[in-house]
Amino acid sequence: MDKKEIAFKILSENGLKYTEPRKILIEFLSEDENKHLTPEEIYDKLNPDYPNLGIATVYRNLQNFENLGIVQRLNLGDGVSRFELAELVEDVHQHHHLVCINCDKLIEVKGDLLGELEEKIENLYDFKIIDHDLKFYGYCGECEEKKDR
Amino acid sequence: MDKKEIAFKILSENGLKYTEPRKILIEFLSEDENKHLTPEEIYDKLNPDYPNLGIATVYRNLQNFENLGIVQRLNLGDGVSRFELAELVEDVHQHHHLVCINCDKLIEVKGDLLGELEEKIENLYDFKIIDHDLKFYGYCGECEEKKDR
DNA sequence: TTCCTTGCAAACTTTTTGCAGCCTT
DNA sequence: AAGGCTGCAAAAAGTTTGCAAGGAA
Repeated sequence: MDKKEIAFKILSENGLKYTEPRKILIEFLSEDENKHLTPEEIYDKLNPDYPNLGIATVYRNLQNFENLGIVQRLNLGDGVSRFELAELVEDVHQHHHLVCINCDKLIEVKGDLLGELEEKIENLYDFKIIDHDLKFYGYCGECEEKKDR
Repeated sequence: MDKKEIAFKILSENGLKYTEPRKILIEFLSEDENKHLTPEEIYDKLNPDYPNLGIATVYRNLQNFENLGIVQRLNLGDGVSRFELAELVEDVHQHHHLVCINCDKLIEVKGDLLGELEEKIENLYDFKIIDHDLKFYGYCGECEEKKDR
């Protein structure tokens, strides 16, 4: 069972209907991993093939998907939400992002790097950690090179 | 020299004029640490005392201050920017935030917890890290307690 | 048949911008 | 005096909502 199928299963388990727009969106997101597109970008890319898909439907379903944990919303601080299909398999491995402050490239860091840190913080601050959000800002290899010249 | 004075020094060093709105804003932010207010909240709080301060001026100057490193913009994922006076002293110590997903309380974690992790990532991903953004989401002590009952 | 879902358009919210006049330098 | 800065209002950008028609269960 791949991600797409898991996603549809989650939808039906939660009483959400299997509609054309949802099919299109999940299909698109699963083909399009690591792109971290905004709702508008998703809408624009789908529009040629599905001209009567409305942008409100894109927003509404991304919101639905987020509520169900099917997608993850990224906030890179540029005033827009970006979405990616969430890890839906058993061994959920967290990942983090490197954002290039010169060319805006987005690089993924695989692996949960914060396990022991979270334990420390939970004890120190009396806080039960459920999730985290970690982003590094800096220069990617290419941009760093250009800077030196 | 306290934060406020350092902030004004940075302004003048960068050719920004010493105007009434900037004075009001920096004064307010330095009195109001750890509040993490939105531009609108800042505007509303200042409005009774300074009724002709415009909200555009608040936005413009928060942006200016951010560019100069005087304030830090927080993005908690609720669709608004929040601001706090940055650490302006020599030994800049990073801090991170714990966000309670039940009551929205914001707790600060002092200390830069990511030093060695950053080194690893820089080598592994050929990426020069300049800054990072780390937030933990979970339940604060109070809300965790309430959940059990 | 029921009622969830959609597309469209309008509304809302947050942030940015244009402009004429004012104020710091 | 010069040019940056302000307040106001309008515009822009991103997102949400109301509603009637359509489609899945």
